Amino acid sequence: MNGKQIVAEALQPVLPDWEMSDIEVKIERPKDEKLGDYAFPTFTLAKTLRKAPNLIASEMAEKIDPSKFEKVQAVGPYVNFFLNKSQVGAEILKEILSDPENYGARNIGQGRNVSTEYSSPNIAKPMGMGHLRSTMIGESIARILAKEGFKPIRIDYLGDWGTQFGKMMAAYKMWGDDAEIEKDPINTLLSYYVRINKEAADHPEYDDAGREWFAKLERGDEEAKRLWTWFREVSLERFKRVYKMLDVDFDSYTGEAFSATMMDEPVRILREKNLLVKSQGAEIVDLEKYNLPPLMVIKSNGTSTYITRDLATAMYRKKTYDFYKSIYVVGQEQEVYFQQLRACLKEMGFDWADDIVHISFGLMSINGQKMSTRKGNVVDLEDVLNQSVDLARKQIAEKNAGLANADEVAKQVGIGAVVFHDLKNYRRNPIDFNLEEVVKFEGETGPYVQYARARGESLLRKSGIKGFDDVDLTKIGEAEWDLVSFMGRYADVLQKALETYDPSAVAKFALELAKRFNKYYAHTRILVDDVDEDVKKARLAVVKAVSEVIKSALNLLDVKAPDEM
RNA sequence: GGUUCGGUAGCUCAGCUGGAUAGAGCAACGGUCUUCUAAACCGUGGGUCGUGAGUUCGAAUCUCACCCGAAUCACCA
Repeated sequence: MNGKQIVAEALQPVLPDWEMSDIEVKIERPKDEKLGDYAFPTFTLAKTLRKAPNLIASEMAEKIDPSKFEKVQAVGPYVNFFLNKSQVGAEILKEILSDPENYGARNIGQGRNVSTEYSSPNIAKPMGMGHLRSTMIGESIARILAKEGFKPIRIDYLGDWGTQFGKMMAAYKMWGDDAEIEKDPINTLLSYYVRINKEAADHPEYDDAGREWFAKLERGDEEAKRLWTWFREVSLERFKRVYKMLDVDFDSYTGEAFSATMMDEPVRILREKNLLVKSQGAEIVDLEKYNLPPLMVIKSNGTSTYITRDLATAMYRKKTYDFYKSIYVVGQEQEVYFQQLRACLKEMGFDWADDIVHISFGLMSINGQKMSTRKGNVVDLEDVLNQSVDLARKQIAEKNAGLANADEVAKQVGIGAVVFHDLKNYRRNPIDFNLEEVVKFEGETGPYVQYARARGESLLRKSGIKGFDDVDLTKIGEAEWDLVSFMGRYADVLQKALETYDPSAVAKFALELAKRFNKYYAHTRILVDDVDEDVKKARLAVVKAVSEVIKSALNLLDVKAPDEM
């Protein structure tokens, strides 16, 4: 039973006409924790009882059975409840320490599959900082899903098909230099791509050449296929290097090209249901009744579009995974498109279209400018990660020179800083890239959270404590209660993060817990002689619990938790 | 122009299922390492919560209008 339920139960006899759930909804947390753990405002009763809220509150406070609480007190129009700290605190601590891995988990998913598509870079292009958003938001959501009992299927839907590769091939045929490509494949190919896009303004025939090369690829032309395979291989190898740094791994790397082999089925259904309409030489699905723009399925030159492939992909995933939800972590610029996709699937007769969830996020810009591969102003993700790791390494040399596995910890801290920065704010907020902000290790950052925990772990090591089974967990005081009661909110935080697909809720919780712990650490001594032995053990149990909960929260964000740093 | 999402301290943001004096980090200024890791802690200053109406006992939070910004509105994905 959580704190709110205890309070609601105590209020029930005083509010006989109220349902338990209605009481719970009204119970709130005082702004200032000194006012109590929970509060019940009496304004709503004023009208029916025809009495002043202050009076109602004081009368209620007297009638409530105080045995389950430390104190029940009326302050102005509120009835404030102080939970029995030692008893409730001991329960929370016991729950954490007995099974730290699963603390806060509610098994909401019951093993159901959730198809989770994220990251999805385009081959032959570098992974820029912009890709970090989809990658980390997706990975974190997958971890939150798994924590809550779902089975996420991680899919990296590679952008390995489409006119853009026709363009790349056309550029390669004009300016390609194999030796140069061997040296630095992605950047070289990218330079061709940037060039053809720039020059296409004066040479409209370049665009035609690109479309023609893609048409060749779709027809199975040998040379086109050979180039495509080559571009794809060198790209994926490079992507996996970055994924390894981020500790991200996928169940599937099949991309658009794979989906392109399954396009007949959706097209057949569209034709059968008479959904395709000729328009300006192309074939579209009219979505007027959904108040959406039409969806172009076949281009005027007869080639497919990404839409045809997405329809096939959605059907394939339903058939293969029988998903409960199918999630796409894709930027907000595709919001309308996902509405169209859902509407089109519905028109095709698939009721599971409603289970398709587009998790959109704000775009990353640089100096207020849109990041664009075509314009060539991308910040390389791997570069930023490496820079951050270097900075972390320097910090460690300065602050903790003797650290044994300094290199590994530098990676955990440096990359953790970048990842945490990406996840700490609500995903829909746009981000203007700022290197100094991203690699900051002070204040509301990943390293701040890691550091708080590392200090706790240091205490535990020095104490030499082995286990907590024989510790009297009721020996906690006011300062410990602040930490313990806060940790008691973890399950609610996770559930909210799950429901809103919002990793930032977890990041904010981790930050707040770290903040509270750092404060505690600065004000409460533990490993000193004048502390009672039982109290010392209880405090260490709190430290251990904090360490575990922080580790759990960081893990959901795909940020490592080093024991020393 | 239509749709969607935003506008809170100098900057970056939290708070938004209505509730007690609107919070944090950064930046500025000032303190705290002979004692468990100073990547930390403590303090000071800093606000017409975009504007105006409405609903309500009560609005940063809900509704409407307007202003400003971002994204998007068929042959890129």
